[in-house]
Amino acid sequence: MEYTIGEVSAKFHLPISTLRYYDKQGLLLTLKRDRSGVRRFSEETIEALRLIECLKKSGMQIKDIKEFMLWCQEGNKTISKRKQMFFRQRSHIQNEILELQKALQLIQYKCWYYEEAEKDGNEKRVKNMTLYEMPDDIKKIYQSSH
Amino acid sequence: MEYTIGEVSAKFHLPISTLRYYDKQGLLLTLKRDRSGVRRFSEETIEALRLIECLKKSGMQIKDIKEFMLWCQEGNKTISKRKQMFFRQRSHIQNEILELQKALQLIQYKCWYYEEAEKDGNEKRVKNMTLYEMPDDIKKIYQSSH
DNA sequence: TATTGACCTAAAGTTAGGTTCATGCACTAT
DNA sequence: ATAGTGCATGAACCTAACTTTAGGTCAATA
Repeated sequence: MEYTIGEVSAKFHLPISTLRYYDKQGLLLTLKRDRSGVRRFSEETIEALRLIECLKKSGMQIKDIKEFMLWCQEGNKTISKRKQMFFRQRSHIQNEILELQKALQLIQYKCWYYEEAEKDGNEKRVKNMTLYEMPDDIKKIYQSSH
Repeated sequence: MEYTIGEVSAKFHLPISTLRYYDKQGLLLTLKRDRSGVRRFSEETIEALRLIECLKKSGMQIKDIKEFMLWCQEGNKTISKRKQMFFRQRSHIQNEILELQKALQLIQYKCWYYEEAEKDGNEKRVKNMTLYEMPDDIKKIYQSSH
C-alpha cells in the first residue's frame, strides 16, 4: 500500500507543508518518488513517521531525529548508538512525566481554590497569604530552589 | 525577606536575562524597585515566579500567563475566568501526560529491541518488518491516524 | 481544449521565547 | 581615585520548527 502526501497528511493530521519540511530535513530517507517527482509514501515511510511523531513528543529535535534516521540506514554498526539514544530518551520522557505531575498538583490545588472562591464570590485570603497563594506542602513539591 | 535578581536567578536556576524578560513581558506585576531602579523580589513575587514556572511547564504561553497575572490584580470579578483557565490547563496537562505515556511505550519497546539487537550483534528483522519496525500492539497504541 | 486539483520547488516570512550587546550607574574594596 | 561587581536599559540578534508565497508541472475531467 502506498500513499500520496495528501493522504498521509489526512492520516496523521499533519499539514502537507510539514511533511515536505520533514523530507527536506532528511527525516524520510526511505521516501520514494514516481517518474514525475511526486512523493509516494510506503508502509516503511509511514512507520518512520510514527516513530518521528513519538520522538518529537519525547522532546527530541529534528536534527537528532535526522541523525537517528541516518544510523538506521547504516546497519548493524550503529546499533549501540541507537540503543543509547533510546535509553537517554526514555530517561528524558520519564523525567518529563514526573515534572508534569508536579505541575499538575499545583494546578489541581488552584482548581479547588478557585472553585471555593467562586462559591463564596470572593477570595478570602488567609492572613500573610500572598496574591499567588499556595499551601506549603504544594510549595515543597513544586520547588524551583534547591 | 527580599531578594535581588541575582539571588532569584540562583534560587530558580533561571538566567537573569530571563527574569528581566518576564518582567518586561508583564508577568511580574508585583515586582518593586529601590530608589535607584534596582529590582527587589518580595515573597509575593517569588510565589508568582513559582506559579509562572508551573504554568509554563503545563504548556501555557507567556501572553496567556500575562493575562492571568492581570486578572489577579483585578480582584474578585475575575475569579470565574481564572477558575476556567485552571480547569482548561488541568485538562491540557492531563492529556499531555497521557500522550507522553503513549510515547514512552514505544520508546520502551525500542529499548528492549535494541538491547536484544546489541546482544546478538545485529537486528534479525522478522520477515515483512520494516526498517523502523514496531509490533502491532504498540502501533495500535501509538496511532496518529484515526 | 481548457480548466481544475493535487502535486512540485526555492526562498522568504513567521513566531515564541529567549540571549547578547553596548553602554551606563551605584556601591565597595584597594 | 580607581577598579571591580552587580545592577540597569533598549535594541539587535538568535534558533527551532514550521508556514507562506510565487511560480510551475501534470493528469483527469467538463
